[in-house]
Amino acid sequence: MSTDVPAPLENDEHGSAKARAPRADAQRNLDTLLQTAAEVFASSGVDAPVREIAEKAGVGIGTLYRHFPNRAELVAAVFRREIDACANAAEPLAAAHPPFEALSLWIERYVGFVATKKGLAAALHSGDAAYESLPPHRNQRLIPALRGLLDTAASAGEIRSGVDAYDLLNAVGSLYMSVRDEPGAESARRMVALLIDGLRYGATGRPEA
Amino acid sequence: MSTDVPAPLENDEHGSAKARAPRADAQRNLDTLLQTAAEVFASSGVDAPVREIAEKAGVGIGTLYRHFPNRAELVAAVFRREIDACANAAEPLAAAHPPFEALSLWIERYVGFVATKKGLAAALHSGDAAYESLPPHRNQRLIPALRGLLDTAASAGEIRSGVDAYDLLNAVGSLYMSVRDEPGAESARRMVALLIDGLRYGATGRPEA
DNA sequence: CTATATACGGAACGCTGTTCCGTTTAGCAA
DNA sequence: TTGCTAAACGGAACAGCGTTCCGTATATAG
Repeated sequence: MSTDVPAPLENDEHGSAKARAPRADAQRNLDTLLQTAAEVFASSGVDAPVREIAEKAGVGIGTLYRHFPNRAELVAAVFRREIDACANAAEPLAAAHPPFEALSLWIERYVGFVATKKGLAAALHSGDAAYESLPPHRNQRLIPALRGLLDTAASAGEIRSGVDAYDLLNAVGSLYMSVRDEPGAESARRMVALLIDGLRYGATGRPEA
Repeated sequence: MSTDVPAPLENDEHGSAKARAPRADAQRNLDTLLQTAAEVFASSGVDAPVREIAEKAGVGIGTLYRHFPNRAELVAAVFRREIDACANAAEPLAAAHPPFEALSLWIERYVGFVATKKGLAAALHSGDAAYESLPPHRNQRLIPALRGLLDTAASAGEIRSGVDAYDLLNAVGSLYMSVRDEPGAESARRMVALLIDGLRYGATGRPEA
């Protein structure tokens, strides 16, 4: 144990901060791990063993643990990434479809995200510190995305105005959260459809004055 | 592996059914296990290791597993027992206190049961077959108990009538379910108090005609 | 091309739930 | 009281988990 550090020169590339450039294979492995983990979680649930993920990603467990300090962090990273992907899907949809259709398609997309996350609710309530950042992150990314779609559709007169994005997001999420069996999923699907139809009730039918 | 059974005489004590009398030590160990498990679950959560329970109960793990085929069955058995204890607490309370006070004390008792069950919600959503019988059992035992207290208090004019026992039970349960930190518990406590006060609003103030 | 910080792989550890089987014992009959 | 036996016990052993550790391999700067 040396008492002094070997003069780390305290800066790097463009002379500002502290981080080195990441090695190319490391970045590639990180991407592969995130993608593989997402697939495994979707098919086997978030309780899938880390060894299975490492194996399917074609890396050793040591590699997995260098990128994520523990399995909870890996799960959280996957969720964050999927939240981002879902949020980012709003803009292209808005550009390619009429307002209500874009809104409808995005909610479908969001349902697709929530429904495949078996064990998400349990994970959130587990008290693990790694999951604490997820609800804020969800709110920060998803609510503005949904609000934009709602506003656009309302301005076009295709849905009523005054619907709160946070409420709608939570409602749809709750309907699908902790759905385990097929009849439950069918019931949830019907309820979400009802919710969306409800948005159209009381719409003006024409662009706002 | 013998092909024929050794003539089990097909009946027992009072000549009716099929079960033998259980050995005394077996019964004693079963009781000890249930009680110890309840204490351990209350202090460490339902994820406590089975070895810890067996050790604190002063038995081997083999003994634990003879009485319960797996840990989920043990957890379910503890919950069933506590549900029964909670239901059975209603009658003595009704006999020893005025109607509204009895109702209030029982709800406090119920809260004490729900609040200490960290991980119960997650367990119920886990999809394990051992837990499937718990919600029906809760409904069958707790709803009549609460309904009796509500009816008595309503008849005495101490609370309004027409409050559904199932609704109230679920409301109180939801408020405390998945409460992990102290501020959450305080908030839940206040909300339950509000609920109980709400029962008194619109009461006649005198026994029904 | 060489040197080295960086990243990799997987054996190994400690902790789970669960199984298995040799040993002990409660309860009955003589 | 003393055997006898089915019933119950105890805990070593196994498989699978998350996580740690460290010798080995390699991407990349100079």
